[in-house]
Amino acid sequence: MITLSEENYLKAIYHLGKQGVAAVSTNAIAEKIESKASSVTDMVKKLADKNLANYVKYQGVSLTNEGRLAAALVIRKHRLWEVFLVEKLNFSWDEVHDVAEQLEHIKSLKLVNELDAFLGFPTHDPHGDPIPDKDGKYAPNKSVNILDLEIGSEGILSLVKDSSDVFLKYLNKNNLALGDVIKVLEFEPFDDSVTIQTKERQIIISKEVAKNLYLSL
Amino acid sequence: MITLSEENYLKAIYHLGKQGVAAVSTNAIAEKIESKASSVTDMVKKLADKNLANYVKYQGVSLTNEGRLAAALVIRKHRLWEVFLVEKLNFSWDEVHDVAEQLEHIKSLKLVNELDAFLGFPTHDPHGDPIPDKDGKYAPNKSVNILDLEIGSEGILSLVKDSSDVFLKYLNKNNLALGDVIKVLEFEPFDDSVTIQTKERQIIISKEVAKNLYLSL
DNA sequence: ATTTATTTTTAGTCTTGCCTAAAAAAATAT
DNA sequence: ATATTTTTTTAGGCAAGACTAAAAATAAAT
Repeated sequence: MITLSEENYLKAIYHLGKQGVAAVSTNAIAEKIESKASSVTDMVKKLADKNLANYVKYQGVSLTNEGRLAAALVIRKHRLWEVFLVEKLNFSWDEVHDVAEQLEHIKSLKLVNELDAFLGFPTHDPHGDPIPDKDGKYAPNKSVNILDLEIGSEGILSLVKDSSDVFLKYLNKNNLALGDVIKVLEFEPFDDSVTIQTKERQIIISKEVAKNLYLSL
Repeated sequence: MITLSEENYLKAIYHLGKQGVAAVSTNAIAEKIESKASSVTDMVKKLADKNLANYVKYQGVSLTNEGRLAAALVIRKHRLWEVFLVEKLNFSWDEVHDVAEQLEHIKSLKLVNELDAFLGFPTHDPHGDPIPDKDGKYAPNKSVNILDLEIGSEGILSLVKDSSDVFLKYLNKNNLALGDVIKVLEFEPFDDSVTIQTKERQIIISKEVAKNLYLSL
């Protein structure tokens, strides 16, 4: 049995490991999970004992296949519940995170899979993140970050990487939503801000904002 | 903040207190919750500190208004989730208990109330138990136990008190479901078994079974 | 009204998951 | 190549929630 706390560690390692890093540092995990490195060391040993992680002292952590699957299942549940909350229960995309964070730990394979079917097998959550299937697999994401585009490129806003309510409320305020057509008009070298054309007007977004917006071309 | 464990104690005390008893014994709670009396004593002190329970050493426990409301909210969530699982996710009534037991602890007022609306404000769960409203209130139950009826009385099966999967599977096997018309044909004095007429045939049910079946007349 | 039996509480431990402070290892700088 | 800084681990503790065994209070029985 994987505990709630263990699931949170698996998720953190999974997300950090995503960036093509071989092994994740205990410090990085501690920061992500808002705890202390010493706590991480303890937990990582438990994960290794349970064959969920590979751990060599002073050399970081990686997930085993079993650990990766467990992490993907938690993420699958999180994202399916987010879809449920938005599509069926009138939550807005900036309200779902905390509740999904609780719901992702409910243990019942039947529940996940029936929920998946009930929602019509969605492929992405309300922020554009892909939903892993039963085997933890999902189609590779082909959207590209605004900062990596050329001036004049146009695409559909299909992924926002930051799901915090502050960021999403900023997008709401500026009338930016998933599915919107966006064109890159100008890059400002001074502060790396970007001028974009949205459906109704031009706006200047900061580098910090741009970093979190991805378009499908 | 009420912890998961505290919620389980509140629920147990609420259910035991229902039988018109003034104060519930620590032993009774321990049995219900499958723990030990000493653990109950500890927890009950915490509940009293938090103003959720009244506790006098050696004299049992009762809920405060605040505790009663908290308990009713947990039960409300439990029963709403059961309805969701059966009506929307193809669970049968003998599969919902364990999952609802987890879902009842999810904290989000918006979630409960939106779920309630999404389900069309159901008044009873799949076993016939009433669903408390936001204020913890529900209509008094008027169904009566089979053992308290006269020979010849007829009614609709509207509540099964035991929600364990073994009992519900017994009912499935004998083709007994909520809403069925049932007539009491005979009481056997030797073992208190009851002969009843169901929609398709006569069956003899034991006292233990009869104790859990309630009819609306 | 005592004795006996039962119930309840207290005292002391254990596990999980977290923490701080100190020690050890690794990485970086001189 | 050695000294310094940073990262990581170890050691020791704390809180929550549970347990066992022993003590205290209450209830039942003679």
